[in-house]
Amino acid sequence: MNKMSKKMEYALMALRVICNKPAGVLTSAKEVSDQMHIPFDVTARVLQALSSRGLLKAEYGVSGGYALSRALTEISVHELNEMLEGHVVLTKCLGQDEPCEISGTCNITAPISALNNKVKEFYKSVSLHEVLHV
Amino acid sequence: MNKMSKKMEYALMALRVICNKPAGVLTSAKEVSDQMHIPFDVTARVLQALSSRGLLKAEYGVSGGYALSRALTEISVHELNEMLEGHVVLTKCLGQDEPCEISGTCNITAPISALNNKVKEFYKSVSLHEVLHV
DNA sequence: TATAAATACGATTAAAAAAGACGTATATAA
DNA sequence: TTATATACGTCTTTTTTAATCGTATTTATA
Repeated sequence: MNKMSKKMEYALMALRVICNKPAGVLTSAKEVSDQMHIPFDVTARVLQALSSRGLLKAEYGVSGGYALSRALTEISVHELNEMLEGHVVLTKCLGQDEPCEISGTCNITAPISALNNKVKEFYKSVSLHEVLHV
Repeated sequence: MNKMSKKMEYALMALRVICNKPAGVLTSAKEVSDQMHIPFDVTARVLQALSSRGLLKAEYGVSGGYALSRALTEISVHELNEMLEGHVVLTKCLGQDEPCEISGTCNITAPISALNNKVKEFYKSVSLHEVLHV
């Protein structure tokens, strides 16, 4: 329970690099991977994902890169997480359409669902601005 | 980020079976694995762990089994998690004594540590009684 | 207009973690 | 004495995560 993915770590690193620059100045994936000593490929994938989800805007070509397109005060940890990992749930069964094999006898369906909501609300309550500006 | 282990699921199932019985009545690992349709071996390991950590008391031999030895109102999700998985942290680096390879250039050391504390406090604030009695 | 440096993304491989299975020892009620 | 429990070390399998490879596209600039 409760472990952050590398993608999430890399995203936070990249966002910190990006948001420490003057507005409008671009940051490339290579810049991030070099400065942070993390793999270029994975860094690039993460930034692409954040770009496709609208958190960053990308510019192609030489001297291209990424910049923020939304305010970090308005993005929650939960939202960032879903940008990188898709629908995030506490257990596998919560993410599936069909009930799991033991759903007939499962005695924690309701508890798990309620806890899942609590956790989600918690992560929704924490903004990236709050996380990155400690 | 944020996925519950099977051990945790099985523990919650077992606790619900156990706490639905009159105080003092024992529940065996086999009973739980049969009723819940979950693997016996893993169930047994989970119950052994909870027993060794003092949440359950075990009785050996025929007609042996487990019973609660602490009130669920006083155990948090965080505590149960640590009983099953050991020290629980958001990132690998937080759990190690030596700093990781990139700690010299890492720009999210403080943010990750602060977020980790928040998450821990959250999970400490949710009791097993609250979870299992929705 | 050719080139170098950037984003974009599908597919594959490698590594790590989680889950499960097996074997054996010990305790105890009947 | 036997059947049914807990206890626990080791191993294998499965699943998930992380990383890599290859190729296409865009664009500033020399």
